[in-house]
Amino acid sequence: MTTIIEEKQTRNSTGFLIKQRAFLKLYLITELEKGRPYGYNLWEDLYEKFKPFGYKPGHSEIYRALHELEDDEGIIKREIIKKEGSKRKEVIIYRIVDPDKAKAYKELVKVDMDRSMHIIRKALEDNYA
Amino acid sequence: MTTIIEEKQTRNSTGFLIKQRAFLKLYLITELEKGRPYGYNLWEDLYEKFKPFGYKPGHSEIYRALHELEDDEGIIKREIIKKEGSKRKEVIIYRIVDPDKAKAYKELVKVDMDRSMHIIRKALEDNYA
DNA sequence: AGATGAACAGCATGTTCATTT
DNA sequence: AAATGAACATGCTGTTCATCT
Repeated sequence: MTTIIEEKQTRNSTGFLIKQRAFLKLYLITELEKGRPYGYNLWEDLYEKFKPFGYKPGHSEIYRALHELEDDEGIIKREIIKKEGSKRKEVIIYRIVDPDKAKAYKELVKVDMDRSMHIIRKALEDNYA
Repeated sequence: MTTIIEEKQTRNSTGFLIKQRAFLKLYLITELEKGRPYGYNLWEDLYEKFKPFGYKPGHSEIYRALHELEDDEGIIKREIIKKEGSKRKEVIIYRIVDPDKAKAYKELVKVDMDRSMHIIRKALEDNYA
């Protein structure tokens, strides 16, 4: 009798620039460290913040990032809040439930950020004399 | 009678970081402006150059970039050379056939590079006090 | 319109295979 | 192994649709 095991084929990174998802997660953690905004709010802020730079993230990416921070990383936790003054009665806010993990994640991403910075800077030097 | 027209659905960029392909094309143009290296050679150089940074591009990406520079952009042209001292008798080198287009392309990419730089720099400031 | 989410679709690119010298 | 290329596979993410207030 033969058992066939499907090898789950993961994919490696070549170490180019940081992925958008991780980039956004980083910002989301930092924002959640400050206050208790909800998804749409976080999206608006990031959208406006980077619009002058030419970067306009879609709202879905922010929600996906939030879901991953909760489900995969276990860093944040959702909470349903009845909000006055909001167009919607219920709004989902997140709070950081594992500050250590949050800090560790940020440090992890910092490696990516630094590498990205160095790569871009070098390319600017090398190609635009 | 009804005619159904399939709408070719293109995809926009949200303006996040520069794509690897464009990044490599930029380097390839710059290298070709200097000498006349061939694909494998260009790959080795870029691989070694960025290895200390943690970025290890695959060889296929370099070939794809070269093909696009020829077929899509019309900036370079292939030439088959019989090379001595090489392990292979024939080697494919490229030369820039449209320097103006090359320059224009580099300027185009510069916008992406600058934006990427700003985005990364801002994120470092905002998230690592 | 504000707010959240999921499904769908395109595409960039990592991986592997093929070929020749 | 040096050299080029294409085929195959997958993950990211842009777009759209659905739902609710």
